[in-house]
Amino acid sequence: MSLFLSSYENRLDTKGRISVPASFRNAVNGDKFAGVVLFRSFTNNCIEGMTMSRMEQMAAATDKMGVFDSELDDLSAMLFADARPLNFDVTGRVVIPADLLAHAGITDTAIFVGRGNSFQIWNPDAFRMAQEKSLQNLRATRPNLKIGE
Amino acid sequence: MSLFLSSYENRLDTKGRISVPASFRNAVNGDKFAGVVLFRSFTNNCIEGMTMSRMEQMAAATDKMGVFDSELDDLSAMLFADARPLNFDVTGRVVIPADLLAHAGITDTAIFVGRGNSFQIWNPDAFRMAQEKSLQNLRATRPNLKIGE
DNA sequence: TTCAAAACCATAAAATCCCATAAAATAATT
DNA sequence: AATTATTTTATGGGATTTTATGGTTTTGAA
Repeated sequence: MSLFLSSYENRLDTKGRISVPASFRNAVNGDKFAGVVLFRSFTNNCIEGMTMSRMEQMAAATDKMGVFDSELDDLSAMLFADARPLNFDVTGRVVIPADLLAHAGITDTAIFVGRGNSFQIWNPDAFRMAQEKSLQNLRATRPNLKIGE
Repeated sequence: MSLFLSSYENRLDTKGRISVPASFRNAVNGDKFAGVVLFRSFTNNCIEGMTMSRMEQMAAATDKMGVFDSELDDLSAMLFADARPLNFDVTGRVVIPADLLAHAGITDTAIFVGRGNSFQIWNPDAFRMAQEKSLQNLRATRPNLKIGE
């Protein structure tokens, strides 16, 4: 599987359809499931996305950690119960369920953000603010990480 | 993979295309992705470049460290969201996205600078100034490091 | 029958491919 | 060594394809 890289801002149409970026569709290409799996992020106000194969990897990983770990129980409850498999239509669009959109504060435009082996979907403005914060965090912990001067 | 060495100054055409130096294309040769991955440098006003394989190494590294490392989270947020995979065309050119060009202050010419396992792309003048400054820093911190004459 | 979801069709803008040429670098020949 | 021939590069522009996005029709479940 190739990586999810870069960021793409796309629009939702009146029916709630949105194009998954061509490059992301390409990263999914060859996967057992011709679509993506989405669920609400528990760390940010955004949507997490990945391939079905990657989802299965996570299932395998949680398995290894034991069945009676209560913390893990919360995690997998959230993860698997919330996960929505969404097929691409012919032109590569999906309809993101309303509760996911609400969680991310997305109305008419959304930005798909590459995360390597997974990706996220954000409200564009919220994403830009979060990125700025990430950069500040990095600079705080690594003061020599500066641009320009 | 062979190393990215030396520097080459090339021009952008009206469509924003620029030839990746033949020697750099050669360094990429054999990689799974026939192109390069570019992103804005955190530390300088320039563009960083590397192979897709190297990018995948970084993805593998972030995987190992677990999903809930916040500092790593910030870093990979910046890295993967900003990374642009760019295919070579038949003659070995790429189109560098406008925001990367803006970050590096590149308009009509750019200089590709070898960095071993990676490379950078600079505005030629900015690069020469940065080089000069590096030299001065070296002289200041290590006065007995004589160059030339 | 109704209404939402899925399949189908259309289009403008953007990205990519393809061909051509001149400059530079390399190899071959005298 | 000097000159010529050949290959490789960098660069330019037109043609083609892909992509994002909108609308319409069909299907199918309730």
